[in-house]
Amino acid sequence: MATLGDLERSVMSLLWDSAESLSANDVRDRLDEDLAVTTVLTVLARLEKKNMVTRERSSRPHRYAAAASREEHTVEMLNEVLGTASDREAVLARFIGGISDSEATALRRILRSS
Amino acid sequence: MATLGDLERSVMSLLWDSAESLSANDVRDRLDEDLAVTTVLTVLARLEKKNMVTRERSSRPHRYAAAASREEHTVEMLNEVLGTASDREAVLARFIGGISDSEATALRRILRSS
DNA sequence: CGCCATTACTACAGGTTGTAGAAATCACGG
DNA sequence: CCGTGATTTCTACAACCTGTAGTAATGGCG
Repeated sequence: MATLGDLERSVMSLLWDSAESLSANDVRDRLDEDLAVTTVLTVLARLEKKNMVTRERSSRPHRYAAAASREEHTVEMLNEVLGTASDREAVLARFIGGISDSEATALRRILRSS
Repeated sequence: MATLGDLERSVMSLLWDSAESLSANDVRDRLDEDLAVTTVLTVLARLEKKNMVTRERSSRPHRYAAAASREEHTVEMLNEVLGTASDREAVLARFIGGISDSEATALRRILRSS
């Protein structure tokens, strides 16, 4: 999976948090930093190439949206990190050992129903 | 956490799989690609700077070892990905939903005893 | 058809990674 | 104590990635 830069991550964050697709100008307006629209367009084009965002080319100001939800993306990342590790179970054990009580409780419930 | 390149990852893999610490020449000999020792030394120095490996400067061929086990490192990565996500539980739920039966069984056991 | 908004193309600086030569350093055998 | 081979450090560079944006092209509305 492609690794994102800071600005790319910020843009993804906006897209993830937005209910609707956004134009380049929308994105620029919502960013903290005051950037040129062309900068935002470049970043969006790169994210599109990385299959992180989809673009509506039909409407005139093209509209961009995250290809996957933030949650889906995070899960993909987790699976990528875990990958085909030979010791998946050992890793999971340690990982689970470090989560909070409430999360552990939630996991127990999930595992019970599956 | 620092992101690794392909060669860096290969070197880490060797160090993780090796019981003892390795010299630069050891590493070079175990790599598939036929590289100059200086290349390996450069990579090892970079990994050291990234706190991924430790170096014994006392012995003459310096000896290098992974700073953390592969398992520890993977767990760190998982935690980094999960990070401070606002929806940690939702992500965990989905993630857990995708693991194998045997892994789920192992997790149930782990969660019961914790 | 002309103009303004939008998009595409091009550019560049700074950082990272793979790669390695040249120079410095170290230690052993004579 | 010194040379010589092994080892390490320094320096370099190309290729790529990311942030940043200007300039050129394009599209559609009035």
